Amino acid sequence: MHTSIQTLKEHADQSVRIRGWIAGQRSGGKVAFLLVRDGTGVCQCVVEAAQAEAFAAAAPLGLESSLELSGVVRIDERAPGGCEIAVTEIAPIQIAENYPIARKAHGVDFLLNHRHLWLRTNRQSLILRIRHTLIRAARDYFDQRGFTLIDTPILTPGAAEGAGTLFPVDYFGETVYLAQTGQLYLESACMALGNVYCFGPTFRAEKSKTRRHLLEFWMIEPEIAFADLDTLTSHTEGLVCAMIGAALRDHREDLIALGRDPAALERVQTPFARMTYSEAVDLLRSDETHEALMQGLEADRARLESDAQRLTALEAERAAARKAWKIDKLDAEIRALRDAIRDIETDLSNRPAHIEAARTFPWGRDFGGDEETVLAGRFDRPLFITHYPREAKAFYMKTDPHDPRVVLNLDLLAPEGYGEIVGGSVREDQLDLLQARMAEEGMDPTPYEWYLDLRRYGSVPHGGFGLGIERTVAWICGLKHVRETIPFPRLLGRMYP
RNA sequence: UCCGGCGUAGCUCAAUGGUAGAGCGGGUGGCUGUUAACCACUAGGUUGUAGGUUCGAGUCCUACCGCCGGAGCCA
Repeated sequence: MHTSIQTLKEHADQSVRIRGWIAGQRSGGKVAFLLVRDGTGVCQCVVEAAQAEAFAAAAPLGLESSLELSGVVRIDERAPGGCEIAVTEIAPIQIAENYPIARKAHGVDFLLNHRHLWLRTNRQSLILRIRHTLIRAARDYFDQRGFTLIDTPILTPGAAEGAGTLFPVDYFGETVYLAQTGQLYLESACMALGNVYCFGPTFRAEKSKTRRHLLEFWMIEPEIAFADLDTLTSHTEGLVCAMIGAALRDHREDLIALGRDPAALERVQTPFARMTYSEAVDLLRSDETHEALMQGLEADRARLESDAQRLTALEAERAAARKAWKIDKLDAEIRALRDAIRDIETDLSNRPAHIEAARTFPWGRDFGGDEETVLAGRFDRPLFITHYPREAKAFYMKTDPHDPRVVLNLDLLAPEGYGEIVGGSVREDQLDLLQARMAEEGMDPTPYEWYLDLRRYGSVPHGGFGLGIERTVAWICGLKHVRETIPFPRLLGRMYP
């Protein structure tokens, strides 16, 4: 019978047996401290020299050695977490030597090359647990509302709908592609089963290297029968709020440990901000946005100033420091701060061009990252932008009957610069209009006959959207980069491990 | 594909064009309560690769390779 570290406090003064991995160790001449991690938590285990066998067994245990140990739980405020195990017996399972990841700062390249071990750190396991909770919350949201899970194919035929670049795969001499969405198949299922959703990996072959990009990411996509745009926005709001609610309910302490202020998430309430593309363009060009951007410029200058002061303070602390490792640590902080300052400086030097670009943004162009950041920055909750120009969007989106220049679509921009986390639309449900749109895009209808059948036999208004899991996890956890939100990120030029 | 930054010990980083170093980690010894323990000793290098300039290159120049950030594109 083994006790999980999470529940140790319930066993005060009792004898327990745990198993796990060494997460840290220190030893004195007559006492050794082992930090043991078992996946549920970390516990300090104290081995005294009086326990001769255990003391000898503890000596060769390097970082990440696996072991079982027995001992008595005791409450002691000197222990991290307020409770520890006084060890009576140690049974090593495997003794690890020269574990590569030390208890110190590492570079991104090194960590990604050791992703299989990096997962063992507290921070990475926290993020993956939150990811799990968010995925469960998303699935619960749809399951509880009568949606049926439909698994759509990953291998798909033919060149797709113009949007995005696909990964080609050799299919016995024929070229097929990894799916970039389950949507078209999901629409078929929607006409059969009513409300459905799919959840799976999706692949984009864009040669893009930014903090919001993965070549392989996970997307949850509902398809809703008889839906109009308002149905889609209200389900998007419901879904996002359900995910945030689960994070706040189950992971409040974890979010704080990650440096995420829960208050920023608590502000996310329905209704979200909402405007049309045209209104967004007007807002982008407006004097008030200009004012806000100029104020942002001032705020960033002030931030630069305070960072510079903090840098001076750190440098003074460094000059006074004695311990070599402390100097090292301060050096690292100083470097990080200098990087941050340089980021702000380049950002500031680019800002006038962005401000000017916002003023003169032409109607019809799709928003880039800069515009999204400017627009989303005007709100402290997510922002819907609807009714994009037809030319900027995919063929299957329904043209607005009241304004043929635009389509009935929605994008949801997360606050704080995390970008687009949801994209969706009402689908074109009329056969002739859909065929006209495909012709407009120069598409060959032959491979899409099955899709057109959906409009021939009992077509109904419907629509759906896709929510990108990794960007949502990054936003909710307050992470700088999506690479930490998935166990093994697939990035441009990185396929190991 | 384009723009910018960076490649020095296992890791994180120093080193006016002039003898390649520190901390962490590893090894050895010491210490009864450590919180990234501490103290002493010790091993560890073709400075990304190939050219060039120079009496002399980790440092300057050129090309290539790799990584990071950004743009385009996207969830």
